[in-house]
Amino acid sequence: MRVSNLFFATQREVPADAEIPSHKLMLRAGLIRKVSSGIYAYMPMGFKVYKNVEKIIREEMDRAGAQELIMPALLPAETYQASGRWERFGPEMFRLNDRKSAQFCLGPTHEEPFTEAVRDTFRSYKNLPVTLYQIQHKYRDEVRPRFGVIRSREFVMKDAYSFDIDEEGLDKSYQKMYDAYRRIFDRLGLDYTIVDADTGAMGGSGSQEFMVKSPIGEDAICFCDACGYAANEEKATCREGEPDGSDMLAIEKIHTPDAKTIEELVAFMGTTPDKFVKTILYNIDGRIVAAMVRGDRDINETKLGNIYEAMEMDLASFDDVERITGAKVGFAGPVGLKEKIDIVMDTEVAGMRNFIVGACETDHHFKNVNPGRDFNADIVKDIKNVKEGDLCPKCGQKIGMARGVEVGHIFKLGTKYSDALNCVYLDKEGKEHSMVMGCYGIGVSRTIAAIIEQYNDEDGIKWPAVAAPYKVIVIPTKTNDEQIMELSEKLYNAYIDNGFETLIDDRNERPGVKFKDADLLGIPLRVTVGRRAAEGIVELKFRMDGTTAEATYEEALEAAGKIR
RNA sequence: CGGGGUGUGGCUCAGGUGGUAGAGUGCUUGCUUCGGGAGCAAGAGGCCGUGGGUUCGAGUCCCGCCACUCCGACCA
Repeated sequence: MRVSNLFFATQREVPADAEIPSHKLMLRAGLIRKVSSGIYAYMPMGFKVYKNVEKIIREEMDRAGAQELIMPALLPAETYQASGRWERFGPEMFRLNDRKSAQFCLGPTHEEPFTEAVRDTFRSYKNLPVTLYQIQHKYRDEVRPRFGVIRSREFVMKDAYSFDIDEEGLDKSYQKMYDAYRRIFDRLGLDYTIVDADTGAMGGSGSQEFMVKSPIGEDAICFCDACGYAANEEKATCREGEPDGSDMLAIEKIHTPDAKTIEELVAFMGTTPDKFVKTILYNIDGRIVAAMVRGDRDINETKLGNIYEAMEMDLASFDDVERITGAKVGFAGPVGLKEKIDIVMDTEVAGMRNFIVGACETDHHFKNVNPGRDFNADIVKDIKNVKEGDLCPKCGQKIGMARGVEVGHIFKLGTKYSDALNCVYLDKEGKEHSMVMGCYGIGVSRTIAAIIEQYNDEDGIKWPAVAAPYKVIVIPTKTNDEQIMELSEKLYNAYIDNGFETLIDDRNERPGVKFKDADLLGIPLRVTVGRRAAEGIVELKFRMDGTTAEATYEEALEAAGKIR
């Protein structure tokens, strides 16, 4: 491709609404164009990258035996009604009506149509297993689109669904996808971590996320360098200290005027947060529940929600809190609750002695409270978030915390959707069973951004060769010099003949302009034809590591094979 | 959902107290330059987000709406 004909424009100025490197660079390099909040167009350069990433995903999915198809993005309400997700998705689903005012949506994810397709096509155990996938746009009306293509309302996703006769089969299908995902992200040059993820209240026997560690990541991940344990924050657990064996002291009510928060109490009482236990009231599908964790910890709402298979949960309203505790917000505790509600106590709290809790009386707390003696928990379970400094549940070493961008997610679904949509097969005995499903997603657009997050410097993007829109750019320093142009054209054609997608910057621009654009665009190999063109010598520059070298025509051609 | 900010040439932004709009960058043309976003000169390019209101007169003041964007979302 001749740069003089290329539909692109780089920008020198950093766009006003971009915050993170990948977003800024994608806009500056002209890869994408914002059409609306969270909605982007891919311009030719960006689309090239998109297709490269897509190609790798496609190759590995095909290699793993998955079959590609394409579902409509526009789907009728009925498709999501049987599974209950028409309601559950809520405002995140883009909805619209047709001329007859029938309801439709733009698919946010496609478990339902795939399940229906398999249900209506296959009926026998002999047909299974089967794994299907598509690469398609997904639509989610995000509360807050952010970070360019990382969290957008329309995005490209590869989604795959496996159908097996039993759990054992699912394990195999899942493993195949796991392996395929590793190959995909390895080939893309991404430095990623695979973390255990929560499967949610609705069952499912396992789930893992592929995370690219990055400070801009929206997910928190916990990992142990010593033994390899890694989990996202929702799922992560930690080793707890030994139970406190001290004697129980006499419970005592203390006056704590205006000390509602842990910080205020710590200041008021001159002690440390871990001597407190906080009691938080939640509204879980209309039921009020008290959750207790140590004062220096946060409640893990995913873990708490899972106990009750919560569909919707939120903190209880102030009114509910006041009614149930009989006190203003800030003084809730397990002792003296005015109404009988479930008390869910974190396992760690069970081992504590003589702690401080709210007294269910405005401006008062109890000290020397002990579970079993002063109150009884209905449920004792791990409902806390892991925090910096906690110990690995597997090996006891210190857990590290990091931020990550979720680029892939694999999930053992079980029979949730096949049950709901009656996707069944007949076994050898002619007995009916629900198919056992798995689902597997890769955020294609997000992956592109993650690559840039990982590979960039102050001059621009540094594409790994597999993702690069063009592998080589030939830059003649003067377009009116016959020798330079002749050698440039010869090289350009030779690269193309050798199968390398190549640009020739034939614009009548100063060399500096061309260099800047080549750097910004991140083309892996730059071949400058200039000063020594008469001798047949050109200059190579590798974008990834910045190294340069003089080269003969043959050496220059060979170099293209070396870029990675 | 709550709060804040911003909407002015393609892009980044200026435009006290009201008087029909400017810079930089980009674009076009010419001359000079020519290995890291050159210099000079001449140009093209704007219903100042939108609808009302106040006024002789509104980019500017007032009200509504829309869009974009950032922060927060109750940890008792």
